[in-house]
Amino acid sequence: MAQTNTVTPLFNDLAKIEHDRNVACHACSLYSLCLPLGLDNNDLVKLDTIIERSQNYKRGHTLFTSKQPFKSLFVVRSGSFKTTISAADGRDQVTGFYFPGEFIGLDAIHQQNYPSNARSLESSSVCELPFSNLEDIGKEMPQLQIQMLTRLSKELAGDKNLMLLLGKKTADEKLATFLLSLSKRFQERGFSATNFQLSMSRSDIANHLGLAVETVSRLFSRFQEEGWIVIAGKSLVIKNTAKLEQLCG
Amino acid sequence: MAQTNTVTPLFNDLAKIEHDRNVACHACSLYSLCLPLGLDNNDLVKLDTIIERSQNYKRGHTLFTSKQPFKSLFVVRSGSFKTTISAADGRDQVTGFYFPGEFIGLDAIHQQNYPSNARSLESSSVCELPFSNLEDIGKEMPQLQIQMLTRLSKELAGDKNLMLLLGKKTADEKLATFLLSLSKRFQERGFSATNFQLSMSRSDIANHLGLAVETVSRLFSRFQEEGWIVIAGKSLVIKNTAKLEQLCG
DNA sequence: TTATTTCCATGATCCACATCAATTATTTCA
DNA sequence: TGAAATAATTGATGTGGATCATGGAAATAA
Repeated sequence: MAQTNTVTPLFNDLAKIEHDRNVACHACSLYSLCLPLGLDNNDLVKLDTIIERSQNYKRGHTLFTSKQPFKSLFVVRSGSFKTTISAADGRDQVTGFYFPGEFIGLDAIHQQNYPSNARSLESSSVCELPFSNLEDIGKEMPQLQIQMLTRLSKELAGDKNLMLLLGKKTADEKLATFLLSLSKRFQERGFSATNFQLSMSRSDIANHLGLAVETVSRLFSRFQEEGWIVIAGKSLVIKNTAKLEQLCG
Repeated sequence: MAQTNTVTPLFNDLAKIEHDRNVACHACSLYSLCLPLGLDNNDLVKLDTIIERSQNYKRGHTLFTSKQPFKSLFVVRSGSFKTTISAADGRDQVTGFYFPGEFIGLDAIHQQNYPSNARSLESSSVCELPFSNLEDIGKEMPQLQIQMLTRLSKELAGDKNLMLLLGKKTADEKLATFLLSLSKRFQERGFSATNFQLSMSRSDIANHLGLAVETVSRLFSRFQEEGWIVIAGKSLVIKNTAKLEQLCG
């Protein structure tokens, strides 16, 4: 295995995207997926000045928890994150997984403290947008405001679909829907739609889909037996997209 | 029962709020709950010019369906609405109930067509905000933009809580949470937190909570036996708020 | 390297809630 | 006003996925 570093990796891995800590928005590979899309050059420069680019976080790094005061929005730059909310008795629900170019913290804008928790699933980095600064420059950049509304609206629509999934779908349908959602998002980011790494644990997936870990594990095994996927640890290959689509309901 | 019309009604009923079709925002009883909150007088007048106030719709009126092009946002003026999304196979999920002062259609902003369906649950009316107009005047009214972001963020946070409910809570906890959410929203609107009308059917409630109608029916019966509520048809009295709060988890 | 912990897979059992079925209210509308 | 349609309740039965239990595989630490 002496060539490991030189061969094309078999699986996409978002953590492997290397970002220069100081790369400006206009030079960022995520530009077309990210907030600045559609801003003119002047505005882009202005936006750049308020963005704080993080160092590389390790797996398990906490971006914020529900106790902390709301200060910033975050955009994933590399790696991936999960968000959770907690019930009073400690149970919690994984409310979302976030990939490069996606916003974290949008549900906090209307109040003092973050309502959820966010932590990295692998080696990751973010762009931090202090909200008060964003508000300020937004006043002179209607296009930015529209972008923000669009982002929020998109997440809202996604959450409504998750409600459909949680409320109405069977275990099979849930997993199929989840895998295709990941597939689509990898593809949007220029990666393979069929070969990728699952950065989240089985238990995160189970929790997110309203299932038990054991059920998710059995589903993976069965999907593989049926020849729809090949799963080995965190590496996933989708073999039969059409079948999964049909399963979504 | 000759006095029916003259006695104080036993239960709140949002459809009974009568609104003059032409009442401007600054004179509207919903002012403090609604979008215009925080706008200065100039801006308020400008906002007023783009609002189209609807006639009174009957129960079951369709505001929009998922096939229609996105044109407007709506704010409930009187009565109540439900929104649903449909899976490919026809199953659908009630994604929300909307009361006076609440926005409908926020999940549509990012795309061409509404992703959901909205229909009235009783005699209702709305304020219609054509989105392109809203965008235009928003450019000169940063405060309005902030309000919009706040609204979206609030709905987002609510939906995350619904995900927790759908994914993690038991049937008892689901119903308790739902009833308290209604209670709180009635109270915010100046009505009794303990006596109100359920404008939605048992089957809408069941669907929204990811339960079967029969389960909801049995839960209502049991909650009543336990002395926590009194339920008669659509009329609900909450007798033991503390117990319900404890049940939420 | 080994020890320790966490994660994952798979079988056996169980239960909360769905489904099916029948009856009674309530609403709708001719 | 009464007939038909629809919604709600209640009971009997069934089941999808949870829970419990165990052993093996990876990851992490020492």
